[in-house]
Amino acid sequence: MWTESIDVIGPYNFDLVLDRLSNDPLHVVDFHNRSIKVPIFSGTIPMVIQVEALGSTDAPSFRLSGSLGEHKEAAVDRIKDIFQWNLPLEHIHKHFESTMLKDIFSEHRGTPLILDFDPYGCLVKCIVHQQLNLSFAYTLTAQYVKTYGFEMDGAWFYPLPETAARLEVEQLRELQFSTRKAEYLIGLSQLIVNKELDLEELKGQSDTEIIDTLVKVRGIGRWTAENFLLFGLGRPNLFPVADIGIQNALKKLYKLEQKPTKEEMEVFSQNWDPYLSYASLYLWRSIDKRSEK
DNA sequence: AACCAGGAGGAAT
DNA sequence: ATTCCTCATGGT
Repeated sequence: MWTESIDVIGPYNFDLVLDRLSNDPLHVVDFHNRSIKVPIFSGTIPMVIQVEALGSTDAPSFRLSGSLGEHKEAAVDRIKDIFQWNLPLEHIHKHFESTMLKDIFSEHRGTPLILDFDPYGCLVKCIVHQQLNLSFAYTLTAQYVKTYGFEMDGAWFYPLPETAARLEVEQLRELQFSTRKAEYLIGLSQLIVNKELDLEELKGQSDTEIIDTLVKVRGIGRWTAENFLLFGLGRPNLFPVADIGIQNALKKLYKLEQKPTKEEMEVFSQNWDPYLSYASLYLWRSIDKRSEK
């Protein structure tokens, strides 16, 4: 068992992080201890890191603990990346002070972009989430992970591509997947197992290069590719105009009769560049029922 | 009871 | 190149 303490530049509100992450029933969140168990891979080795908040929004610090001492350094780096501890939010807040998102940003001050714990898992989750309401999507994902994934130290890992690639469509139909979702998920996993798609290799490429590559995969459209860049890789400037949640958030913010067209969305978002991912994130937060008072 | 849901692919225009 | 239709099922 090892531990490590890390100071972070504020503002950074970990309680808001836990609030958002707890929407996913797979996340093991402890509000009382202000902690979460984070399942990650160091290479192919799965491990669970406990992340506990110690400080406040303006003086944040964290304590990490894990069991496999030999992989500590890589694990700490990965956790820093997932929780974006090296990206101070202050200047991003300043950027939005003169925009329509000013109030939303001040209400959710210190909300960082948190990466999904694994890029492949991010894609899987996106495919499951396509066109489903959030609560059912989370239920469906959790069913899938708890049936074909594995548990370690109380945290859940998504099924490996090797596992998913061998599944039959019918096995996923039993979990309430549609036939197409099942085909998308199995097909994507087979591409990865056959090394026709290498998600690690994508990390060195530009947003547009990655989108062009991913959109060729059956079951991955622009929305999924953009969400992969945003939550899988933590890229800062994505604005998924096809996203119903963002459309509804804009409708509410601008008091529109109907959801905005994508042309209107492009106009709205001009001032938010080059931090469109944060605009997206805070817009999502603005309509999260669990955080609406 | 309809209509929508943090879409995508394939067919029909 | 756009527009339309279908997919499965839970939530509201």
